[in-house]
Order: sequence, then structure tokens, then C-alpha cells
Amino acid sequence: MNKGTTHEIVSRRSRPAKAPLSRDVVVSTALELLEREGLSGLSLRRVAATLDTGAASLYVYLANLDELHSLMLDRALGAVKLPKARSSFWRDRLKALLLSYFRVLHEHQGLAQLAMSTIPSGPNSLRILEMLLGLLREGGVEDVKAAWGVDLLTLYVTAIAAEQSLRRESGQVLRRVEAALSAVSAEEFPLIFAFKKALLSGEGKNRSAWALDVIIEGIVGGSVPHRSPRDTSRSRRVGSSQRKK
Amino acid sequence: MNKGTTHEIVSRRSRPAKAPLSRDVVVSTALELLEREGLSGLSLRRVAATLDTGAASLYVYLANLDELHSLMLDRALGAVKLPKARSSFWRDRLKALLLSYFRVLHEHQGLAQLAMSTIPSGPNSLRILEMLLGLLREGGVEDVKAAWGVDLLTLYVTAIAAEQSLRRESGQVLRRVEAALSAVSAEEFPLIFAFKKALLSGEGKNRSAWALDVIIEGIVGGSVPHRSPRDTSRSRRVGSSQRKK
DNA sequence: ACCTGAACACCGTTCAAGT
DNA sequence: ACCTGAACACCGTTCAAGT
Repeated sequence: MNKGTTHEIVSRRSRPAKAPLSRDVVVSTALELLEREGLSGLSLRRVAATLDTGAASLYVYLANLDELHSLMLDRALGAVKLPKARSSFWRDRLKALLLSYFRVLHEHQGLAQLAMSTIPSGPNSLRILEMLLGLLREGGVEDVKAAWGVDLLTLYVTAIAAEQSLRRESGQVLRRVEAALSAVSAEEFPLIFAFKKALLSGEGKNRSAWALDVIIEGIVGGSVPHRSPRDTSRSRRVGSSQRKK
Repeated sequence: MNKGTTHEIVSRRSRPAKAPLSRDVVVSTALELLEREGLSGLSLRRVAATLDTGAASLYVYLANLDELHSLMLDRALGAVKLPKARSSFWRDRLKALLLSYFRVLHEHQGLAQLAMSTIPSGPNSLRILEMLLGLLREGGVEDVKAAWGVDLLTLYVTAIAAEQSLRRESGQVLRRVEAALSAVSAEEFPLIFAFKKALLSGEGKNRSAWALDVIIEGIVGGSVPHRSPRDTSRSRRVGSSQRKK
């Protein structure tokens, strides 16, 4: 980012000391590369080249590419803003946290796609997980629902971010969808034909906000999970919910 | 599948007529390969080798790998069962359709992951899309909500399927998560510590069923999307909803 | 029109050899 | 302990040459 557009590599003679390689700089370099080039531009060989070394050197600090992805994701998640305890109504804090999560994934191109195939398990992820559990509990969500819900919330936020990144990044894919929808006949698919505009309207912001509302409402609202047929008695602190049906 | 464990390639001499290659057989072969080897085992070169030809030959029938993925996904989605019109309460038909969608993605290993980076746009996808729109409309869901909702529902089902495939396929990833959760201290992350078991309990079936309920409830229930600040008047056929707030 | 081999520009990962 | 070049076994895609 601070190098501008030129990124010629420093010549490899005349530097006997070598840059002090470390797990940290490898991860940072990889994240910068991801930011600059997208997920398809990220490779161990490129990271190594940026650090002016060979790919083999990275294996001192990493088990494999998967581990690098995992480390990158957790590092990036460090930027997620954790709302201060009791700073507002729990539901607003939950939304704020998820929105921050979404933004972090969405702002760095390629990160959301990376996150879709990397279950987060680092310290930053754990901090977020802990806070999500706390918020759902504060909201009176029953235990099992809270555990499953946290998983669902993160998966869901990640998926929305990944989809929007995909739309933004590869216009090719979107153009194919547009073409497919435009070619639809009113006779064969009357509803698609009628809803064309609404289906294509990206309008990311509103749409993601709405999507978040949908999932929060779903988890906080009705629908108690049943581990075994008769287990509904164990719910605790059930507040509003209990829809008519 | 019918070849058992041996898959030696038929020698390329003594066959001047050559198998009649076509887009269809390429897609079928690719799907079989995906089934057998998973997404990481799928490559144009392998598909070509299975067809006893070179990778370059496939480019007569495909623009590139992306298009193959797209065709594979749509072909597979042909197996999704479309519920008969008015055969039951709309909501049950919606659930049945989504469940079938989920099962198709979930049963063929690798397909769900493929679907996460491939926006479906083929004829089978369109049929499903049309039916989803119809079901939501039958349920009295407002237009914009229906359009966004369909997108959300498919994205969501795909994401759940992809996550579960990931869990099943690469035990390595899951083991890392388990290790991370097990190592958590009760002092630093009391809630994670307490919820450990619930967080790890896969129990795919119940969990996915619950997840589907959550999203349907969220979309069908409250939360009208607002394109511009004042636009809520345009809703039509709004049925139950309108929560107190 | 379809097929092919060879080439191009890449991958992740391993390993023996160096410091 | 760390780094390195070279090798291994792969990729997707292009292209000139064949039928």
C-alpha cells in the first residue's frame, strides 16, 4: 500500500543479513497480497517472492497453505469492533457486532471467500464467539439455540459477504446471471420475468442490513430446536416469542 | 462407479472411431469425477483423461473451467424435487423444496462448495427460482421481500450444505477447531467453555432443519425491506406479519 | 469441425544441501 | 535453526498442426 504502483523486487545480491522472516510477517505479507490481488492472486510462491525468498522457506513457519489461510482470517478478524458491555440494548450490540464482522470480511477483497472454506478458530475468532454467546444469552435465548445460533450467524454473515464479494469481483459471473434472467420468457417463467429488476438490484447495504435482521429475528424469535422429540421443556428465560401458529 | 477400484485407461491405439464427445458427456463425466474424488480431485485434465483425450479437446465444448462448474451445478440441480402445486400448505411445500435442494447439494460431495462460488443460472436453477418466488407470493410475502428472500434462501441453504460438507470432508479442519475449543480456558472464555459440547455437536439433520426454520420464519415474518426511507406503502397482500415492536 | 501434443505460465510440497 | 535451488507432480489455457 505504501509502495505505490511500483513493486520491483530488491535485488537478491548485496543483502547478506536477509529480512528477519517470521510467522507474523508472512501473515501480514499474505494479507497485503490478498488485498492487492484478490484470492486468486494469493499463493505461497507469490508471498515468498514478495519476501524475496523461495516458497520452501515459508514451511518453517507454516504447516501448509490451509494454515496460512486460517492465520490470515484470524488476523483480519482482529479488526472487528467488539461493542462495550451494556453500552446499549443487547440486540443493537448484536447487530453492531455482526455488521462489523460483515464489514471486515466485505472490505478486504477475497477475505470472505477465504472465510467460507476456513472455520475460524484463532484467538480473535474466539473473542467474537464468546461475545456472541454472551449477547444471545443476555437476550434470553435458550442454551442450545444460542450455540447453534452463533454458528449460524457467523456462517450466514460470511456467506452474504462472500456472495457480495463474488458479485463485485467477477463481473463475468454476474453478467452470465443477468443474461440468463434477461433471456427468460414471460410464458415459461412468469414470476422471474416479473421480478427481474428486484432480483438483480444489488443495493448491497440495505440488502445486507435486511438479511441480518432476518436471521436475528429468526434465531431470537420462535422455533426451539429439538435434540430429541421431547425436549422442549428445557427452554429457559424465554421472553417474547411463542408465536400464535 | 461401475468400474470398481480399477481405473486403468483404455489404450489409445486400436480405437480410431473415438468416443463421441459432447457437452453432455463432459458434464456427466465431470460430475462422476466430483462424486468419486471431491472438488479437489476435479480438474479439466482429469476429466479429459477419463474421456481418454487431452485437456485441450474440452475447449470445443466449454469456454473454461468456470463454465463447466456452472453446467455441473445446474445439471445436478435437476434432481431437486419440485413439490406439486397446492399439494399441501405453502409453507410445507417451501420447506420440502428447500430440503430437497439442501439434500442434493449435501449428498454429492464437493457440490455444495462448488455452488458457493457459482451463481446458478441454468434452466434447472430457473425452475427452482420460479417455484420459490411462487411459494413466497402464495405465502403473502411482499414483492421486494420475496425477490431478496429467494436469493437469501438459496444462498443460505448452499452455505449450510457447504459447511457440513467441509466438516465431513476435511476432518483436519474440524480437528483444529476442536483442539482450539478444547484448549480454551474457563477464565478467559467462560461461555465458550460452558457451551463447548453444544458448539461441537454436529447432529446435522436436526441442525439443518432448525436452520431452515429460522430463515423461513425470518423472511416470512417481520422486517420489511426499505429501498428508500419512505417506501413501505407499496407492500401488497401483506398477510399476518406486522409485529408489535 | 473436431482433435491433438506440446508449450506456457503457473501451482503446493518435499528434500538434499548449504549456512 | 533457518534458508535455498531444484525437483516432483500437478494445474488452466493457448496454439499450431493434423484429420
